[in-house]
Amino acid sequence: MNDHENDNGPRIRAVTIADVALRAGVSRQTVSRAINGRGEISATTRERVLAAVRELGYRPNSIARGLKTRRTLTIGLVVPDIANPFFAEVARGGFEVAHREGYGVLLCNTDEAPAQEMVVLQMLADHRVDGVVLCSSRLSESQLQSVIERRRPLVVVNRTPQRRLAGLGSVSVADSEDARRVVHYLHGLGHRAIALVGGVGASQSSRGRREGYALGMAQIGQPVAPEWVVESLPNVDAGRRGAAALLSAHPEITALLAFNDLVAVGCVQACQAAGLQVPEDVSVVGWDDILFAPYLSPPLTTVRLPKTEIGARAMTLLLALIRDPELVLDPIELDGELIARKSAGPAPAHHHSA
Amino acid sequence: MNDHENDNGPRIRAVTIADVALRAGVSRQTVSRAINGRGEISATTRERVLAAVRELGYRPNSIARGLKTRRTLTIGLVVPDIANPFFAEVARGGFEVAHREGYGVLLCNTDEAPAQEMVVLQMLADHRVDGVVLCSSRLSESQLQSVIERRRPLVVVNRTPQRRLAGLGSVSVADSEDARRVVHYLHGLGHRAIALVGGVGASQSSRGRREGYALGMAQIGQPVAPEWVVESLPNVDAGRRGAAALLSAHPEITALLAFNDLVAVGCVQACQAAGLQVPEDVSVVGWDDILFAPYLSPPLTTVRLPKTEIGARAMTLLLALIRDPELVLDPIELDGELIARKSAGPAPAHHHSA
DNA sequence: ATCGTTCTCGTGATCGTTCACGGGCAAATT
DNA sequence: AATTTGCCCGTGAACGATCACGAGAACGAT
Repeated sequence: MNDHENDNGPRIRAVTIADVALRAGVSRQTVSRAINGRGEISATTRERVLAAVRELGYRPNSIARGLKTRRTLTIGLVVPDIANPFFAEVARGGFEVAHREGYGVLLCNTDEAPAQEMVVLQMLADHRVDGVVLCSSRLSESQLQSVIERRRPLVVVNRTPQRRLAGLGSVSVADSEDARRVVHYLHGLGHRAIALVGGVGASQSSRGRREGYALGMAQIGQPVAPEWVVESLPNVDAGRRGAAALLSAHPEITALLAFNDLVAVGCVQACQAAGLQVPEDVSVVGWDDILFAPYLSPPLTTVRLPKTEIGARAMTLLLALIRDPELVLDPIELDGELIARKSAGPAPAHHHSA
Repeated sequence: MNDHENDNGPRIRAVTIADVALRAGVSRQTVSRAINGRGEISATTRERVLAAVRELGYRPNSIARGLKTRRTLTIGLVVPDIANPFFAEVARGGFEVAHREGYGVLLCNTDEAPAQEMVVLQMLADHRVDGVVLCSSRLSESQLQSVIERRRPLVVVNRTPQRRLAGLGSVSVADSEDARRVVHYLHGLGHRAIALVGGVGASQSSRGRREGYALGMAQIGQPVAPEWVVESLPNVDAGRRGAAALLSAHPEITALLAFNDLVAVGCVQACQAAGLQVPEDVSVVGWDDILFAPYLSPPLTTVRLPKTEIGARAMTLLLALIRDPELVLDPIELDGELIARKSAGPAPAHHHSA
């Protein structure tokens, strides 16, 4: 009625549950019941309360609510680099599920640094998030263990935990198996000298793909040469440097397996800088199938990962854990799919017979 | 000392400020003073309190703190689509500044939908964020006005507000001027029939670039033909469709100005599908200079926007507004920079004389 | 010896909500 | 008629911190 708009007033006190109670002629608790649907309340008073809520434009103070309920309707999402298209898609999948269920998402970048990762995890704990999705953690086993032992709902992505544990979920991709399949695919194209521009050792995806690569090489009867494997940060520049070193030291190489599509772009660049055509002289296979993979030059042959699904599944698991922290979940492993485009082709003939 | 780990205990009560007070032999308030450095306290007791804090591993409960101080150390960041590399970079710039200052960032996706935008803004208000960075809002003028009138610290990106206002900041790019310059650049390459695959009308960037396009065309003495302008959502598919329609209806076109690099990729595809070479037959210029622009086929000529700087500047403004909500800030406008690569070249000769 | 300052610290109230408990009332039961 | 049952609803006390206020101690000045 007389809600005079005191625009220059020093402090516009927000409307609280007590104001609603006063207006509806009931107690605070009754208002709480009407809002949260917990406890008994008659239909008539509930309607009267909700009318008062509407009239006053009341919105529950989630801070006060959180203090009592110990839940913030907020979850933490930690990624190494949001500018990496892979993680951007994962995040998008996570957002969708979280928002649909009424949760907000605190997103944190670690810049690939374990120390920064610990810092943001502490920040998230301080913010009292209800749970955390931790993507591609670069933490050491013992550090990760200490995080897990905090006993709060946690889902790790691209990092399978040592053992199943209450309150802990995991979503990962079949890194090893996918890598093995790619090796066989290249073998089918006539390649023998297949090198790996892998990721950093701290990344479990990197270790998994390296393992599958080694397995595949063994299966096609190719000696596993450690000098055909280099480590690379997950970006274009590092990929270019890694591939350049590889190609100059080992001209016999006809195919490059890159840790992800960014690294693959670097590999293509290194080839062109060395006067080699892709895929005529050297084949390149990437990982992730980021949005731009089809539009690159040449269009990238790559292992497609279900990026938004990874994020959505992880978030779904986390919400289940928040509802029941004693839940013991099976780890989820998703498959990649080889998308054959133009960056990988038949091995050059003069190498073929080697 | 005797911190027995009660792993199976039903509830591990967190250590509170009262526990610290008890241990240090002081009152709660004194502990508060030691932690926050507010109010007088002797060096010796402060040290004693901090020792107790360390021993107990005490971490202030930010929920309880927020209830009293009305600050959450959380800010909201709203973007149309985090999978768009432009916004991913902007977000990264924002994170860096926010985290450095101890703030968490609630990231929200709107999927380009104004309704969803209102929903997430309400969610952020419910979460009692200290301020909001709103990127490329698709809200109508009146909707945006109602958001601004909530009188909470707000910084809009890519959307200059009607008038300067206390508690309101803005960061944008010189859309119109940049577009005008691109038209002149293409004119210098001999192009006359320059078309625009612009963005959606709800986007102010889109309107600004269209304005600069029209201005530039007028300046080079070219009649501004409305049929040379189409609207496109900011993704590859929409860009392809828009350009295809344009090229089939107006074969005289020799240059396409795309709303952003995603749309530009679509334009290139449409050209190739129509049997036209880029840049020999048709030149394409994009916007943003996303990470992949140099690696596309052909490497994209585009207007580079200072993406992380935009995010960082916006966040810096917001933090200033949070410190002093009565601040009246000058809008910030940043310049783009034309990066000439290979997707734009001289106009074809037979069109040149037209 | 008394007073006033300055420095240090503690007490109670407060933020806005939910939880545990108990009281009242009507209908149904003995 | 007295008692039980089940449904509503309200009262006080958390939750964990900070703020306003005031009290006590130490100190020098008068």
